[in-house]
Amino acid sequence: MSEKLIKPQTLKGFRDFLPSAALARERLIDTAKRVYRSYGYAPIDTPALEYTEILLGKGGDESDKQMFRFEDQGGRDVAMRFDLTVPFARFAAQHAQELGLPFKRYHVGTVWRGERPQKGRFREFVQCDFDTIGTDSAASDAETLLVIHDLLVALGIERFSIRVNHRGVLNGLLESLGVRDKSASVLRALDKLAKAGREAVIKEMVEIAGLTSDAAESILRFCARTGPPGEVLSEVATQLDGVEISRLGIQTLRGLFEAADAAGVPASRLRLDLAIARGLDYYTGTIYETFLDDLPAIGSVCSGGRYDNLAGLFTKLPLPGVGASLGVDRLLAAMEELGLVADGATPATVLMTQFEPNRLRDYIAAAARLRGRGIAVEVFPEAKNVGKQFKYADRKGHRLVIVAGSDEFAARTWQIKTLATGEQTTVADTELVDAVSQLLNPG
RNA sequence: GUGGCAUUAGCUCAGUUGGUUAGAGCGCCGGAUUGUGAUUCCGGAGGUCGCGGGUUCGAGUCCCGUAUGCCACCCCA
Repeated sequence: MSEKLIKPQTLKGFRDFLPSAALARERLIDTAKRVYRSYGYAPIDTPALEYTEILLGKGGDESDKQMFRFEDQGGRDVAMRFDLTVPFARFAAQHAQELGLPFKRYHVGTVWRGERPQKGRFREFVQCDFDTIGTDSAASDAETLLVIHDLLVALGIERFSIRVNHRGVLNGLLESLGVRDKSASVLRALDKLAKAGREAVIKEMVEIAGLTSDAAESILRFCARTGPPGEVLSEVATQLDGVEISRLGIQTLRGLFEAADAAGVPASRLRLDLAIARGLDYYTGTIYETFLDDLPAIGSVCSGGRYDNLAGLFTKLPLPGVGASLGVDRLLAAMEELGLVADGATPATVLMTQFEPNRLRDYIAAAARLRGRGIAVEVFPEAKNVGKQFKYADRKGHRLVIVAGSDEFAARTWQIKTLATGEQTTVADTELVDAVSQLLNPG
């Protein structure tokens, strides 16, 4: 065999997951699912591939450019989904009759964007979305906020900030200044406030968006307001008194803060930020972005908003929606950077060593008894010397190692060693399951 | 899509103005130790210096291209 080896490699922005990373990712997803289900969101799934016309033009020019798109074997123009929200709008439009409204779903799925990779930014990544469709009630906007909060807490993240805003408020402001038509470019400039600073934003608004510097100044004065959300909202309400489209936004935002208060969300984790504007083109109302206080540079790990017209592209039924998306891979990258990801390359907590090959059936039987109690046990496949088997367990991250040789079999006992402490005990065969379970969950 | 930095063993990195057989730590494998890991001691394997071209008597080192990673834009989970 002298054929040239194929270089094992993955595509730019696409990654392999070794067990420790894959385990961490699965734990994260399981936790997210548990939180979603606790609010009544039901799971759904949709195809990775859609007709291009379903996806094209929904997220904006940028999404269109980043789409993986090709012709399938039947000559159909198809594309890989770049998020889970647009496919969901299609799904809801297609199945609204069977679902009943309002409808709440969660969806864990891989999405693809052909953009330049960076830390926490990949071409293939997993999102965990949850959305409510078929109601425009502000209660759903508020619930979305509560879910984001519970989600991060459940994932063990303590220090984070959810920033909220409402497009209606911004658009009302622009309308009052008579520059509503420049909305897209103005909001894009505004969104850079935190990063680029006040001067740069004003410059961009004037030079690129074509505002007068007076208009740019007053937008910044408006959006740079800080203080207790209630007070800021009152000031905003006064300033935009006659502007109809802002009224609902202000009211919805008030509802958000009231709900957060009622649910016991610490005020420190929630911020009204009148400068955040982004999100994909389809957002029409509330906007949410979540940043880790210890690693804000990685970007938002959970974003979303209200999109009242998206499904209208697929059906005449009114299907307003609101929801958000957890960026599983980005959050994982951040947690890895912050040292919050436990290593360990096995889901098993116990290693059953194989010492006497002719006793294999005893090892298997004991392992089966442990599994019957819900304990994950791995039986070592070879009767190698025990030192090797201990080393294997140490490396993989098993917590307990069980050993039995001729002495133990003669006495009908097992040796159980706790790797972390080095403590070892001998238990009777009849006590094995209780003893292991006790060692794994003391108290 | 634009610009910048980087790429040497599985991982993190040394490598002199271009000069013989490219090094370390960690990890991995084996042994001391067919009844005990993580600690100790000994030994071993593992590198077309990302890939392709060029300059040169000679390239890990200089030049060009390309791939990948990272950073700043853009945008976003």
